[in-house]
Amino acid sequence: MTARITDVARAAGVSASTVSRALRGRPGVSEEVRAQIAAVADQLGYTASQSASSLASGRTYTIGVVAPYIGRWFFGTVLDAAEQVFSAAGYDVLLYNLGSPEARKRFFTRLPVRKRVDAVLSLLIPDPDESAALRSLGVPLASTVGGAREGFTVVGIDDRAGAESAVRHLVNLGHRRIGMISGASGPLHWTTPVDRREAYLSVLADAGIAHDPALEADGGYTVEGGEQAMTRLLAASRPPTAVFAQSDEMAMGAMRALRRHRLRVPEDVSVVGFDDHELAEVVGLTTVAQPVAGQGTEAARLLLRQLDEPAEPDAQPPADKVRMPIRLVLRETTAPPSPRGPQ
Amino acid sequence: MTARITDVARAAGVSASTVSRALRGRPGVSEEVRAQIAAVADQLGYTASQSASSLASGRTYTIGVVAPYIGRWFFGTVLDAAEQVFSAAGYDVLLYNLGSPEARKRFFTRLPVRKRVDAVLSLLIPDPDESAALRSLGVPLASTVGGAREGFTVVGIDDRAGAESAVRHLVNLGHRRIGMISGASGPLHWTTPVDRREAYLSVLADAGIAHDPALEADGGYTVEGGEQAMTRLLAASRPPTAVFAQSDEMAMGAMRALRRHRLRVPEDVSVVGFDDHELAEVVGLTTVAQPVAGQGTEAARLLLRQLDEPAEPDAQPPADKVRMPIRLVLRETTAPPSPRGPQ
DNA sequence: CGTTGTTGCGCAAGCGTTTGCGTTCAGTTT
DNA sequence: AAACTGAACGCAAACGCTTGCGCAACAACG
Repeated sequence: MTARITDVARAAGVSASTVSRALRGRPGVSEEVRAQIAAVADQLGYTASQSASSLASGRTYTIGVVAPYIGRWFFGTVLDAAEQVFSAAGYDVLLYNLGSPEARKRFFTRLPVRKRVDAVLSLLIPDPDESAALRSLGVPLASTVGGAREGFTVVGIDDRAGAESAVRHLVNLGHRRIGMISGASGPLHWTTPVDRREAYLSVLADAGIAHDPALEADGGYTVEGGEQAMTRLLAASRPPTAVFAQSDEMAMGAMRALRRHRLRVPEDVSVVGFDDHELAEVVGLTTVAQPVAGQGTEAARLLLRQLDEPAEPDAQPPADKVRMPIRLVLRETTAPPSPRGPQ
Repeated sequence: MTARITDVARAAGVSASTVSRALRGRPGVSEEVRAQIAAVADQLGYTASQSASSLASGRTYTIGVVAPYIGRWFFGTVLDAAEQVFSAAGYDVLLYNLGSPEARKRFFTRLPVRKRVDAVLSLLIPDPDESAALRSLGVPLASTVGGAREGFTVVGIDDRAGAESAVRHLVNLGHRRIGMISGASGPLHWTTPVDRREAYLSVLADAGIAHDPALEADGGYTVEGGEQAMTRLLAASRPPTAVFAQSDEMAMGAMRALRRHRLRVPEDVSVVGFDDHELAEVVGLTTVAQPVAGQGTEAARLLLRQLDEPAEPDAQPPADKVRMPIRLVLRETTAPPSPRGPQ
């Protein structure tokens, strides 16, 4: 019922090959015939069957994107940006949401993208087995979020520098008891929490501040986790006068905990986050801004470039490593410590 | 290089047809042979070529999802939930992010999903032309978010009831000057803003409160829009003592505007939102909760059910219309009006 | 012990494109 | 005028799978 290429060919009085070449802008077709065919094609509402086309050509014009929790702001934003680049370039996006362990396992064992995509963009950190599985697809790979992996083009930020600027800001304000809400319980092979923690420690050391393990708590990168972590920090014998949360979500959870404890921000406790979440401005959160959409855009572009390059089988894939800029955004949740400290 | 079905067949000592039937659980294969084949297949790392398979069978095991702004919490959450249902059922998801008008136009004129998907889930409201285009695909269609459209299974909420409960709550608290931040400038054919406004007007009328046009402002369903709208409302000769924002994002924008104006929530102005955004709890926003992920799940299920049903060509598609429950969630942004009003 | 069913499997014809080659033909070149 | 060019187009063979049909082999029946 829907038109096939032979229908177009017959209607235009040419062969199917010519239609194929004409519609895809391949040489070997005169301009007039090409125009003719184009007219007939869209008058018939013809669209090439993707399956047939990719079966014959090997190209799918589809990109696989794997992500954890696309519902979360960070990933949703990256995905949004990447999709725009892909679709503008004529690629479709196959989405795999690997939030649950089962979904993730299913994906990597069955690898539904095999023979279905021209490239893969990963918004999660594959463990060694997983990344080997992806490499076995034999297509270009890119990844946002840290953790350089062989064979992947990765775009990310300088986590250390970002965390340093945040903690240093608190130090400069005069804080000495600076807590941190981190995310150690996240997926393995994810270097972000580690890098940010190292930066935290190093700034403290530079400032001559002794590290107090009681001032660190795991917030699992969620709002509730952040809230619980802050509650734990407040239970310390000498609670912090400022906290650095490794994500804005955790920072917001922390602010909620502080409100519950009738502590004011920033008068009693300063809070600085990380990410510049879309709602960070709304709650006046001081944070380390990173170009979230920008990373999606950039990663997508790099992937497309690899697809355009004439595949030289010998040449190693580019495997770029791109660092996006970050900057500290000062808002209303940080201030010098109050003379009497948090009560 | 990657194994083909004939490789598996040879290795297992059977024909390709048998492999095909065995791997897809079709009858006509003895249990032992089936097991044999399964073993050989996964030992060879065989995955059927999606293109070849769907070319031959006509089935794609792929669902198209079109959405505006997947970066926004609401859509991201719906998508997340829907994707889980689809992938658990063995379907892949092709994502089309139609935020920009160009992307949208491109999508509907070229219809890249044609012959590529078994069904389409729309998170946006197609205009009549667009929905006709989708119908022309000849596959089951579903849509979340309002606006019943012929041929679509739609799952949504009772916008009127939700808005009524929100406004009535404000009335019951004793408010008489109740503003509304709406989203009239959204896409056409979207009944949500209209329904919610009607509910607003009707509750006011029931309470014997005269409608004051100066208390309505358009916030375009964004944070910044909400902020600007609130600012406009505050500029009225007699500003409201409470506002009903048609979305939590706008409510948060409104709260931001109020803070800027040194007005306290809820002491000076009460605010109630709509959606129960993941961060609504963090900022203590009173709001009308709707099952966002739930709608994605439900819509996905309904779509799958249609795919499972033996296609009776004569039978009209089910075209269900599902209403999900809503409920008012009381938090900390609403209170009785202050005796002296917002000054 | 011939029929009639079942069950398990192979054959081969598609599915709708793409693409290497071959052919035609108008336009150069000797 | 013969030989030689390209350019424009058609032929037909893939691409890797699914599926209707046919054919054994074997069980169950009268």
